[in-house]
Amino acid sequence: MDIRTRLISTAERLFDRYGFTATGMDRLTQAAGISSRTLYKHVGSKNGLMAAVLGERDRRFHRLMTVDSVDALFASLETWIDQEGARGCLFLRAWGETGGDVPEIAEAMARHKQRLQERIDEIVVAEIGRRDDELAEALLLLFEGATHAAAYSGSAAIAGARRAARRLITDARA
Amino acid sequence: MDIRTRLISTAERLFDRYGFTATGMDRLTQAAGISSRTLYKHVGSKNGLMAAVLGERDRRFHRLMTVDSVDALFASLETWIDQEGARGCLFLRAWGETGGDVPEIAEAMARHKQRLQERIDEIVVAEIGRRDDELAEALLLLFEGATHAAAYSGSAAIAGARRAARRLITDARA
DNA sequence: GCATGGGTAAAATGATCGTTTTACATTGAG
DNA sequence: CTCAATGTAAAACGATCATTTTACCCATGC
Repeated sequence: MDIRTRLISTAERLFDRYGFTATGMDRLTQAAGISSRTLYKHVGSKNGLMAAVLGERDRRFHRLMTVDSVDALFASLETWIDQEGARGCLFLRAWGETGGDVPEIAEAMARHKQRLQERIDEIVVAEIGRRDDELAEALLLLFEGATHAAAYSGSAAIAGARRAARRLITDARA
Repeated sequence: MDIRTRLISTAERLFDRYGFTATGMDRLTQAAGISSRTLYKHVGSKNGLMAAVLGERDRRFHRLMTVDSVDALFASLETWIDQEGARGCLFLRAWGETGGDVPEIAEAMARHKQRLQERIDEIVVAEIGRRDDELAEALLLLFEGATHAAAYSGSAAIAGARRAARRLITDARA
């Protein structure tokens, strides 16, 4: 496996499991099996590594969320959480741990959320044949809620969000 | 003001603004205007301080959320966020930053979320005159979603959640 | 009038932080 | 053959981490 890929996926796992600030560079280099010199050649700094991790995660996340129905959307979320675990949105966590003060990280968060919003807009059009900003907003909130409630309620949160979403879609169709 | 109260409210502000791990004890003692010796006499350790902060926040939060309608619930959430800012749920953030490995913190998070669930159960009964677990779950998800989406969408997220909640209540009454 | 409890300031603890540096090994291309 | 790139290991950097210790101040109550 490519060294940069290994570094970033290792970092993603450790950041998610232990938190960003609590995960030191020594632990990172040791887990990835690379020297600290190589790490800094590749990502420049810890903030650079965090931003790179978020960038990769965003691509992987949106590849999985490219669907055209709410049922499929929440099914994908369930798959995601089965694979990744549920510790809350990693973008919000990175943003919060850095106090919103690191531009690269704040931008990665904003970009990720904007893309999510756009994806849901598209799903709404596919579902009811027209734009409906109010419905899209509600679905985003249910998605966000499920992501975080899954941390303490498990996958029941996702099933609940899916049911509520379907109900709102049905209402909007009428 | 009582020294312990000042310590805990200062810590809450700094933890929320800069993150738990990123906030050092020096910064804390300096901001609270107390010596480190006194801090440790009062809360024992940094984890103890974090748990104490969450305990106080839980009391304050639930005092504000003691209402009997969804409209009032989301109005209270808006008040809360106006006062406290929107950086995501501080309980989930503390839990995430510590990897879920600190019992006192994991328990504070679980307790807080369980109480929120119970409060929403009560509101559902007040609204439609009977228990409805599915509706209550949906409202919790909207609440959780609004809490986190407010970090990047501001108070529009709360207004949106309130509208969706009202719609679900109307449906459930029929 | 003096002990005691609760506070202060400041230094010391040893560990760990993110980052840079020094010195060396391997390897593929011109 | 050799140069340049890319990697390693390991030490050093100064800063900061959470926590403890030492030494002192000052009030309140017996």
